[in-house]
Amino acid sequence: MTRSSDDKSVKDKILDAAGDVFGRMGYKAATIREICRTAGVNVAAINYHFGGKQELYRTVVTELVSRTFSRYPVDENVDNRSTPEERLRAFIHGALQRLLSPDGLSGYPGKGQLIARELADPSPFMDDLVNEFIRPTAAVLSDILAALLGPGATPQDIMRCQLSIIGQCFHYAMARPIVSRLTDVDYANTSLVADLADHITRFSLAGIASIRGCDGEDGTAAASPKRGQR
Amino acid sequence: MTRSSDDKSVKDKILDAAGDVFGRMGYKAATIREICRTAGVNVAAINYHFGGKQELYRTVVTELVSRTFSRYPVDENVDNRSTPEERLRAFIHGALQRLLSPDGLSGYPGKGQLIARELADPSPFMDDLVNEFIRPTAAVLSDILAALLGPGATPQDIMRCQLSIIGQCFHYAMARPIVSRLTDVDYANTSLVADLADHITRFSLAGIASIRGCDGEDGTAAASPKRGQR
DNA sequence: TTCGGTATTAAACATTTGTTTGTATCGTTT
DNA sequence: AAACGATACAAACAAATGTTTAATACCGAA
Repeated sequence: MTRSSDDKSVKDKILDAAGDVFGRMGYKAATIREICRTAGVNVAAINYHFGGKQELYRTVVTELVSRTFSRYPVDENVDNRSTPEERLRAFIHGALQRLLSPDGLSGYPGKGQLIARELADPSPFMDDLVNEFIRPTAAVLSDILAALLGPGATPQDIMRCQLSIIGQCFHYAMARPIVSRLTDVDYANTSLVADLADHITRFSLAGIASIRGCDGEDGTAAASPKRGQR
Repeated sequence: MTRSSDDKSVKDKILDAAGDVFGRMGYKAATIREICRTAGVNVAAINYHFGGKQELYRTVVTELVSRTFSRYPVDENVDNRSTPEERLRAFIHGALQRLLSPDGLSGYPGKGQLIARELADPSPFMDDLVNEFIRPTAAVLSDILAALLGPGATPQDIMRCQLSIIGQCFHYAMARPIVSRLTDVDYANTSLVADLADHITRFSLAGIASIRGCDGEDGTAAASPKRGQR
């Protein structure tokens, strides 16, 4: 809205501007003067309200992740009677929403890069966020995959399928600048998330079935977890 | 052949140290004083030999990418009579070698992060590297996928499968710090690349077959596990 | 040796950066 | 109205950073 500089508290104005500037420039290259100029506040305001640049950055990232996960919870649209296939689709859809939605981790222009940078080069406090948000999320996917892969699957099979799926989802968010140069993915398309969720789900379900079938498919019906041709 | 820092030219010592420091800290946070201290040379040496911090960085990244692609060429182990399946496997194996091998983009500790950072937040000169190295590589994969998906595939199908495959490969390199916290992937394992190439190839071939087997229009249909693999 | 260009160095320079300081302003309470 | 605490601001500060400078060391060629 146009009167954003009047009806918001200084703290919120700083947080908005910081999300934008940190996202576009990265932690080190972003200067508090640029943030304050964007927010229309005095340079001293950051130290007054947040205690310093570092704390401001931590607040921005933490709030962004926290808000995104509360807006798109991991267990949304999933109940216990859902099939593993349905649960996988819901998981992938949720992950893409968190990563790509304008009110998710890719909110402002550049905010997607903020998270991409954190994944490639985590700040010290990322350990907390990993434990609070990412680890439980990974556990959910792990459960779904255990169901899909069946009892013969090794932990390594589960882990690799996990990374195959997460990798597909993250790729759109993390390598966005490069992807944009190579293909004509329209990140602004509102149905992108749903379309991608469909594609990744279909692609991955077949991939999972292939991994599952790779142990005992070649002749012997016994589901002994013997290593396939690795 | 002493390993001492005397038998290398100052220029090479700077390049080595810069790859290390840039990789660990990122462009902005890395200081030329730190690089020069690591290399054991004077601070003015960088400006004398390279013209400035920016040019040094460009040289480091360009040489790293260039050397990696010449060590692991995209068309290695591929001849025209190979099946698309074999060519896909060779492509994936090559991509993983470039991304994960110690003499590839993940050479020094932190050099993987250097490339990960460039993908998330490219420097201006990345356009040149994209055109010279990444675009041709993507074209090769695109050809393979066109063959695997058959004549009925839309460009969008090809693009999405492309991103699904590249995403799996990149994920190990880009999100390495986070992956390491979540799972026990042993990045030092020498057979990691071959094992991963097997997994991703199997996973993706099934995924491609599934996309091929489904009707042309993707639509917004929910996860109907089109079992048409084959 | 002397010469001439290259390479290396210590010191200095001009900015930029995060942070601090002292003061002014506003709203509420006494 | 006076007092007070919270907030906002301009200015100043100290540390750092990339770059430049001027002097010196090196080394093969005449």
